[in-house]
Amino acid sequence: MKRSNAQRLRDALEDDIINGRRVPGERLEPLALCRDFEVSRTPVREAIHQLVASGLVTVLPKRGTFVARVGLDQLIEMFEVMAELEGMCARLAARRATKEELVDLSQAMARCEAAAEAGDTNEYYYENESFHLAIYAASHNGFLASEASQLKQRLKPYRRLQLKVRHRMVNSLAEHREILAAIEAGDDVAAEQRIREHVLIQGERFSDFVSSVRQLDGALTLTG
Amino acid sequence: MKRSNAQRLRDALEDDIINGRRVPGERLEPLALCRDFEVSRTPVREAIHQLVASGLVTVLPKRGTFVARVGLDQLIEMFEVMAELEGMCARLAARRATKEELVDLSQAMARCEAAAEAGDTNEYYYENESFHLAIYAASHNGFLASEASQLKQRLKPYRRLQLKVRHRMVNSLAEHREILAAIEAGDDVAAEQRIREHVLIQGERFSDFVSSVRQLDGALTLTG
DNA sequence: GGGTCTAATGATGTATACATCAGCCTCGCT
DNA sequence: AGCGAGGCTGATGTATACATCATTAGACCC
Repeated sequence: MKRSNAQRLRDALEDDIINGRRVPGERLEPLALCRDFEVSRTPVREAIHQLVASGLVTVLPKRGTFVARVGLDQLIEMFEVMAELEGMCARLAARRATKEELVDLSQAMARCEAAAEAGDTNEYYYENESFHLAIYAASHNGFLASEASQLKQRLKPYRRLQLKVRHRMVNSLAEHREILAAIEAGDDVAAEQRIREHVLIQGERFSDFVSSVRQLDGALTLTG
Repeated sequence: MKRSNAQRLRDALEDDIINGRRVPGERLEPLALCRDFEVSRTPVREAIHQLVASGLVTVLPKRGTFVARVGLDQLIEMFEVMAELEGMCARLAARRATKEELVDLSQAMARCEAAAEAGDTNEYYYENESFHLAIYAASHNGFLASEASQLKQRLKPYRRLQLKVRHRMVNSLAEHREILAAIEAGDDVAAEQRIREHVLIQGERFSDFVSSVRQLDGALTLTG
């Protein structure tokens, strides 16, 4: 299927934002996008609307459009919900996962371990992602999986900063092991509890995190 | 603030869908909408895109656009998630609600009782809504509240059928009382448990519900 | 010198024309 | 009569022109 310009534009911008090539607070110039992608305002407009809908972009009426910059309070709220959704995924996965899905999970786990051993942060980031996605899939609730993925996407621009924290990768890995063990044991309560803590640890050590965001905010204030 | 045509159109369609004036599976004719609202294709297109994003409308490429018709399996999945989100709201509300919010809750509760006593299904439906919204608000998590509201909206076309079930209103009211009591007592575990059951009861008595949906599906097959 | 009104600018929403694409129907061939 | 190719039709995406509105900046008045 052929993708429309609006779709390509949306994907490109989304990717830029998620991967930090465009940082929260940055201004998006519709005119510049028209030039760069060699399209008219219509598809640009469309793409931006979609990004607004998914929460990655904010538009201040008559002031301009910007990469969404969520306040710390809202960020905390979002992590709270993320923890709940992931908890639900893990709980259901512990009850419903098939043998095949358990294999997928332990393979994803193994890839995480390999990346951690190699000290490859980016690779770990990627494999960590697929471990979590495997849990979503094992919940046997497609709607939940898609909601969780969407929220995860939305949090990505901020989550990315976290793995840089010292020892986070090693600790994360250990947490993964416990989560996997609980799911394999069919212990839904433990699985939910552990993944919830796994997600919230970021929140509990928010002091580190906050300072990163503040820094980011500071840098942007100069730019914008 | 002045609302754009696209917004008005979106709201009108959303309202139609949510309140059953347009039923799932019904075809939406862009041309007809242009005529009825006396606008060009542009705002219609925009409104439809927004509705697709919110899940109320589906478009089959090159085949037409229709009021979203979610399968029973997906419906069950959505209720599962709804129960989780509402459970989280109640849990947080039990821990965080202010005195004012507790007053709001018991007032909403009183209005529900009045409506139930009067046997006014529509009124009860409306007040039931505001009771749940009050719980969302009391969670002190704006993001969660908005996600929960959004999902509730999306389920409305189907939920509406349920209150018609015999005695559902009376039972619902009793459940509300227990939920409110748990929140007032600050018992987060009980509050979560009770509201979750409250939401899922609809799922557990799905045999009644399913038949309604099947009926609806049947009627639509004739039309579309 | 400061406040306010106004005009310019740019953002936004809308209409319309056009291009392209896919489904579907019809016609023709076998 | 069945099957297939091609054209017709409507759906979709895009470009462009235009209207409108708010913000901003500048000028004028007090």
